[in-house]
Amino acid sequence: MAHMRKLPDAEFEIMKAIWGLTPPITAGMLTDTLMKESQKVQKSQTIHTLLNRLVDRGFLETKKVGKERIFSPIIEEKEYVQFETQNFVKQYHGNSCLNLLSALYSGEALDEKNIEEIMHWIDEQRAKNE
Amino acid sequence: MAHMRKLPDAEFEIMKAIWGLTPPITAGMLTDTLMKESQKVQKSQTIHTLLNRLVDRGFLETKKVGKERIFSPIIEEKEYVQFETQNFVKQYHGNSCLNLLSALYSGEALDEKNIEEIMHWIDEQRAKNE
DNA sequence: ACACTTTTTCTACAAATGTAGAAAAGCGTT
DNA sequence: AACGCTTTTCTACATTTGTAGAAAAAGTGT
Repeated sequence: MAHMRKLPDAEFEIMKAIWGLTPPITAGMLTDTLMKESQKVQKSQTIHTLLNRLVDRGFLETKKVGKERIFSPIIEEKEYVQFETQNFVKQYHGNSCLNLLSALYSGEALDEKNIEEIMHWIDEQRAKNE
Repeated sequence: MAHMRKLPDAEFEIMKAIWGLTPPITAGMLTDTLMKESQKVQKSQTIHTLLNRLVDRGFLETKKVGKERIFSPIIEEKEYVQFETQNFVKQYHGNSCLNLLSALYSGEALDEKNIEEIMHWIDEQRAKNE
């Protein structure tokens, strides 16, 4: 992917739904999923428009099978979310992890469970660093 | 602030510059700062448009002093960045801090310095917790 | 072959965003 | 008062985004 660009929210919603489904994925499946998951009821034409834009943008591949279209992701969730996250932390926190964390939990303390999780993660990081 | 909305990137750039300057802040100062800091050379009219939009949006206050306008932030950096960060982590990481961290450093390990920072922060959190 | 249904494609349009030309207004000089 | 310079205001416009009507295309049952 030469130039990945931030997805507009509506397109990102579609991608999230796609990443959550198992192929082969049709527009119909997406319509159903989106109707349920996110209330924002959308007209099926809207979803098609978004899907087409995602194809143009290089996020999806599509091929026609009979009456229907099958979509599959070219960009994987992990890849995209990582891209956006790194972007975000650079833009909003000058790449400082500490900065990020304190904005996230400013004021309120984390509960023990969360702390455990993070500690565990840090141990793993440490391990890599041996 | 009833309904804070995400700022478009161009407006956020302006806000960042404003937050970094000491009042009283004029459009001229901003133009200079932006010319230097972020290369993206902008025409002064562009900056004015953005400033006006920020006033409309309730992020800035302005009053005229002689020929010039003085701007001052209504929303503070900390407040806004916190808002956006919490938003982001919800939208992209289902509110999971762990998820966030692993996207951020996926693959590469953190260096010791970073780990120290985080550990220290966690200790603080722990302290708050009882 | 025809009517009916589902799915897709084409077209449109308002709102938001990024950018800036042109015109006006406010001062300092002469 | 007239001129020039700086800063502001007004106006405009191309793109991008969100949303969807209307029309076309492709199956299905009869």
